[in-house]
Amino acid sequence: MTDRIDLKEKTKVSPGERAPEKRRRALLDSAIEEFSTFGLGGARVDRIADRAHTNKAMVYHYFGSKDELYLAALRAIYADIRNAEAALELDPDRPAEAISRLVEFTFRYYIEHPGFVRLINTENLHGASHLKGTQNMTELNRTILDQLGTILDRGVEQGVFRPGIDVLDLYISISALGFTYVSNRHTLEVLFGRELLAKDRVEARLATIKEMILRYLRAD
Amino acid sequence: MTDRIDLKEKTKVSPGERAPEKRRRALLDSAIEEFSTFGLGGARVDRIADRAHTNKAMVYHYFGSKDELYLAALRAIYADIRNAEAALELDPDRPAEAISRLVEFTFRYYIEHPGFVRLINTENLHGASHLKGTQNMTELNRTILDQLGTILDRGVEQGVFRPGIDVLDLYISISALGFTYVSNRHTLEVLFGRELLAKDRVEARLATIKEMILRYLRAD
Amino acid sequence: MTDRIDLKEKTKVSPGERAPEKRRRALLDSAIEEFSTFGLGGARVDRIADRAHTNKAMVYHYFGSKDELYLAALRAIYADIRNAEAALELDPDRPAEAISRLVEFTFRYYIEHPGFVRLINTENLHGASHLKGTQNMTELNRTILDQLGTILDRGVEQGVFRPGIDVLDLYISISALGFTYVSNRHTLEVLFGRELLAKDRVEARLATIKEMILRYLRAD
Amino acid sequence: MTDRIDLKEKTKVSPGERAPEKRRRALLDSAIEEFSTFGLGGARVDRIADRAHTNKAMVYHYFGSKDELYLAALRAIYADIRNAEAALELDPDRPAEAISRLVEFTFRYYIEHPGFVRLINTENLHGASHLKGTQNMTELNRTILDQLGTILDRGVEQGVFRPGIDVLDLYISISALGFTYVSNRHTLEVLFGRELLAKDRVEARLATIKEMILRYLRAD
DNA sequence: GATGAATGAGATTTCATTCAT
DNA sequence: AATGAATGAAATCTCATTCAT
Repeated sequence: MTDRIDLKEKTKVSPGERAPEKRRRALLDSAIEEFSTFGLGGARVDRIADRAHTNKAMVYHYFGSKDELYLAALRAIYADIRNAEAALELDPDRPAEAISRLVEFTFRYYIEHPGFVRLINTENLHGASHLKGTQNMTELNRTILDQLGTILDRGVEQGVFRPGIDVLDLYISISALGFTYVSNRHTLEVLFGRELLAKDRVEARLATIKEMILRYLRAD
Repeated sequence: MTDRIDLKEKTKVSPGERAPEKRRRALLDSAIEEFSTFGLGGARVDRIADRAHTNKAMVYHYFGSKDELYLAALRAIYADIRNAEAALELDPDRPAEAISRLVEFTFRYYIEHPGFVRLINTENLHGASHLKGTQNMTELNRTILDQLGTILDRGVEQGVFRPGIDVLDLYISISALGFTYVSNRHTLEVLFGRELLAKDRVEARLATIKEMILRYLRAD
Repeated sequence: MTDRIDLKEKTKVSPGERAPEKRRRALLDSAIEEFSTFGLGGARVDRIADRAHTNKAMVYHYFGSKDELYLAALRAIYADIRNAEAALELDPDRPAEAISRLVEFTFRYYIEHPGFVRLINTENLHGASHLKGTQNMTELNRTILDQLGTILDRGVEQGVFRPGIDVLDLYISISALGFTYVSNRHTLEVLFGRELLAKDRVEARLATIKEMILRYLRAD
Repeated sequence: MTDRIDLKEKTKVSPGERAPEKRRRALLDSAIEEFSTFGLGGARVDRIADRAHTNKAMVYHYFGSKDELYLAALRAIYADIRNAEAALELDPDRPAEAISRLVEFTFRYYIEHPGFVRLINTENLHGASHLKGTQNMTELNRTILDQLGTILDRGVEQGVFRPGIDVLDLYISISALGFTYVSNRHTLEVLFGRELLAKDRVEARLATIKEMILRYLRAD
């Protein structure tokens, strides 16, 4: 009945099994995959249920509606990356290394979480209208900018970075150089005939990004 | 019946008017707008027809199916940007200036053609599956890489650029720094509370991109 | 909405009632009626659903598509006649009587099951393309030929039938003499101005068929 | 756009060519083929036009509507068989031979005009409702019954046929034994796994029909 | 909590018919 | 007479959601 296009799944739970929290997370993972692949309008509640080895009614039981499930998925990916960032302990006293580590973390996160990348694209297609209604977003994201600002300041103090760099603008650049590489990789591969996620290609790209960001910051 | 969400339109053609070529283009423009806003699955054939001041049956008359219309829209945006690039006459004998102009063209094109940006995102959500079946894509896109390669070589000869830069990698960087800025601007605005497309912000971002690319290329 | 042309129905099931098996059969009966009246292309899924006191979506829920429903209807009428034939216990030791009973059963079955007759005509319009894909058809229909063959052999042994009769050819004759009478009765009635299904006419026709078949078989 | 399922055609006329009568006949032949294959509801005006190498508007130009075209096709096949029958000159003074020739003519006509057979089936699916509105049908068909009646009478007079045979009933039998063979051949072939229209099979069938009819008539 | 049946609204697509050229 | 564009109505099919068990 429903085409089973993709069967990736993370949280494993058998049909019939009673495991509310696991089932909820399985549905959420399935939803991230589905929404990030087909967009909000193209996503099918049936496929989300199938991929989580359950049925549609469960989606409504746990999440109320397709839209609420979408919002839950969106919140989940931001929560996930925040948790990952929290584990990063960047040392502002070694600014170049800190930048380098942040760049690497960011790039690898995108590579390893294609659902994150695609769901953000999906939300942007909709003008971020769902995210706009969500509380706490600005505050939660200050942290990373604050960290980055501290690193920049210390770098300027140490004479290794030039002054006058806009923190948000820098963060966008760090993100952009990896994000587009992952996000647009399929069209880029067709247009230019090169596979982009081969292991050595990824490492080369990472080197490029690091060099580009650090050269941009470096005091001459 | 159909919610008329957006009524932007380019090619004007009245209902009932016999103007096959104009009507075809009007449908195409409308389709680009629709698919780039709602994605493939979320797009509504009814809205596409309405926006082109005609009816659904014409979509099928000209394009056969929703999917084929989507593919036609995709081809159209690539044809459009290729035409625009062809008008750029970059002088390889002034390599830094040529790079600067290419960077500027690219960034401004994304800003002025949000449908282009969103449609590419949409296609990437689908793993570029539609584009994969399309002929000529690799050849058509060689041009820009060839141009860029010539510029790089000349820059190295003149001693202004360092050697060893990968052309495609550089092109991806040039694209990425502007693409993500436009593509992700809605979520970025929510997350960081800054409007990104205000006029002065755009100019500042352009300056950043130019500087970042040129510092990356510059021979030390 | 839908014109309710005909409301004959066999299996009764109310809207909303949870009765999967009954509903499935109600849809099947309705489909037999509809397809046999309008042909495959002329049949309307809406009318099929209405006649079964449910809605279109159920057709797709149970059968997947209009075509698959058509095939299910086709299988059903063959299953039905096979079941009816199984109840006939023809005694090969009284060959003339056995033939007579088979002729009578066959003719009356056509008269009482006009949907069977029309659906077979419909399928023949399409070159039996749907039936061709169906398994088991040849085996399932061997039974009747085997029975008939045994009767013929016994008749020859007893000296009442002449030898050399082709079993399938005979079966086709038995079928044809009644089938066309029922199947073509409407045009025949217009062309020749006689009502064919009046009670006494049916009995007279049955007598003709019996006589024709038995005279054909009789040893001189 | 329209699937070109079958391209059989009889009257050849190129697109653009101005040949009203030929074009009319080409459309009629195409219509017979189409209606007899798909039924009235399943027939497509587009396909009818395609098969006649012209476009839909011509159908409306010549025939006014799909329904009128159907009726024209129906009239045409009856006119065609009437013309063919007129050429048969049956000699009532040699009654057995006359019957034999009528049987043979009838059977071969069905074999050679499958569109005739199928269109009659189609019209019967609709309860002959179109034919009912048509004038002259009863009179036109008296001829064949009159001829047959004369032959029977002469046969009885000569002592070769038994008396008391109903003329219409006999005609129906003659028709039925061939009609069903042709009409139902596709399902019969699937059900019983024998090809029915192979040349020798046709001759064998013809022999059966002749024998069955003549034995039925023969005075003992 | 869990399941599959049931539903109505609305989606894509088809098609007979008309119209402008 | 001939053509292809244009149209509206209606067809098939899908899908988010609810309900009975």
